[in-house]
Amino acid sequence: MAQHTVVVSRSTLKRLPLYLHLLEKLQAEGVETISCTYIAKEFDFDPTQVRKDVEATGEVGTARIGFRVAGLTDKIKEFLGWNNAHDAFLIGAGNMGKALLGYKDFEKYGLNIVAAFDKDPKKVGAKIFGKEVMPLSKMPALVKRMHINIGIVTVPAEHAQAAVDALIDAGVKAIWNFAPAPLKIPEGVILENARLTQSLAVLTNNLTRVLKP
Amino acid sequence: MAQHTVVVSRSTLKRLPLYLHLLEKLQAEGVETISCTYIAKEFDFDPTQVRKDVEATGEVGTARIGFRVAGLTDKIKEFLGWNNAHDAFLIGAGNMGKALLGYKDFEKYGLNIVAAFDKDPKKVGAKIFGKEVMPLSKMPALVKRMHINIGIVTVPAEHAQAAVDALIDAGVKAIWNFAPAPLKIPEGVILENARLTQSLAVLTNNLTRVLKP
DNA sequence: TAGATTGTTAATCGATTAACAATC
DNA sequence: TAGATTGTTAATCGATTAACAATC
Repeated sequence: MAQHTVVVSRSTLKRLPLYLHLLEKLQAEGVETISCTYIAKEFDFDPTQVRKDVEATGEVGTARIGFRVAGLTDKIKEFLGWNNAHDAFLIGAGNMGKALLGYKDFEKYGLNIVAAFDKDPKKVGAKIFGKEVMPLSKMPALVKRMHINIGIVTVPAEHAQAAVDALIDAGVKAIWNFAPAPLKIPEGVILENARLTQSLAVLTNNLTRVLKP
Repeated sequence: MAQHTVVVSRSTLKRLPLYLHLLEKLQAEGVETISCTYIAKEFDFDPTQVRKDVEATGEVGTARIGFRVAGLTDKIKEFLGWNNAHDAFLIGAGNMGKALLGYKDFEKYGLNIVAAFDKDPKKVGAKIFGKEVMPLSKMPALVKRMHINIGIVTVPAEHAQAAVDALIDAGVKAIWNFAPAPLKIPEGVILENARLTQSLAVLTNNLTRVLKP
């Protein structure tokens, strides 16, 4: 099956997991077909927008009927790269790191955190949710040996750049960053930030506007 | 000091914490003034964009010199509502909940998680990072008594809507949602989603495009 | 057939970027 | 004064939304 390689906007990519979640719920309920109109209503989106998002995945619908739930589910998963597992290493076994190591749903999204690394000798050697915490010094060789493509960064802000540099040097192709630090990465490497402070900023700004009108 | 209540785009709101972090670093280094040109270079943004973002906070600069680091820091914090603490309750003392309870930096961003709630009696009674886990049934009365405005939702997807409904019924004005579920909320309540799966979708889609060109 | 929905093209809207006068 | 930077207005770009023919 040929991989669909259309380039779409970040906005579209962020909506697709929402649709996927709805589709999985419907599939569990035995629903077989679904229209973009229905999806749009569920999320309060514009139907045309949903249609364009769906189009990007390569799935083709039927006029008057819509899309097969099973078919669309597969196409979205394939498009997001969630139909085969990606192995990942996690750097920084602090609170956020532990939470991610214990997050079982990642499996469903094709993410498999294989091991954790930390430079604190007190943390090394432990097992967190069955995953070993190893010294950072062992990371580069293991990235190469295991062909790891994804590095998850959950270290404090001041160590984030060093962690990222080490991961990229070792051969990692994509960084999922949780540290609140601006990171420099070379051309060709993917950086995706999952900083909670940005989301919090939107929340608290809106809240102050509501509370003090 | 009058609260600045300009409405700005979500994009601007998400960039402001990045600037703030840089400003705090500069302030620690003793730097007193900063130009938008400099900030833009640091993040690879357009200088005009930075100038517009900064303008939204109400801070006024000086031609040829730029902005005072201290003044701009204050104005960004004020604009984001980070200069006075917001008390929050957390529902769902699972892995993600624990991580948030242990995240010390939130204090710096004006977020104070006061207590956690869970419906699992086995989790109730424990203290996580010094914060008590209480039965969900006690939440509504405490929201009212303590005038809690923010509810953080870290329950599994299937319980998210119920948790949100209960929080809003009790009087919470803003929901910070970590559950991968589509949520319905009434007019006037703020919903901010911090779903990791959306960020992961962007990452894995980009990665598959890089790996299979 | 009638009508709901897809697929697609055009219009709108808002954010980003460019241009430039004012200022220190 | 010269020149870097602010503040602001205009142009561009891209995403969202509207319109509508094709289809089952």
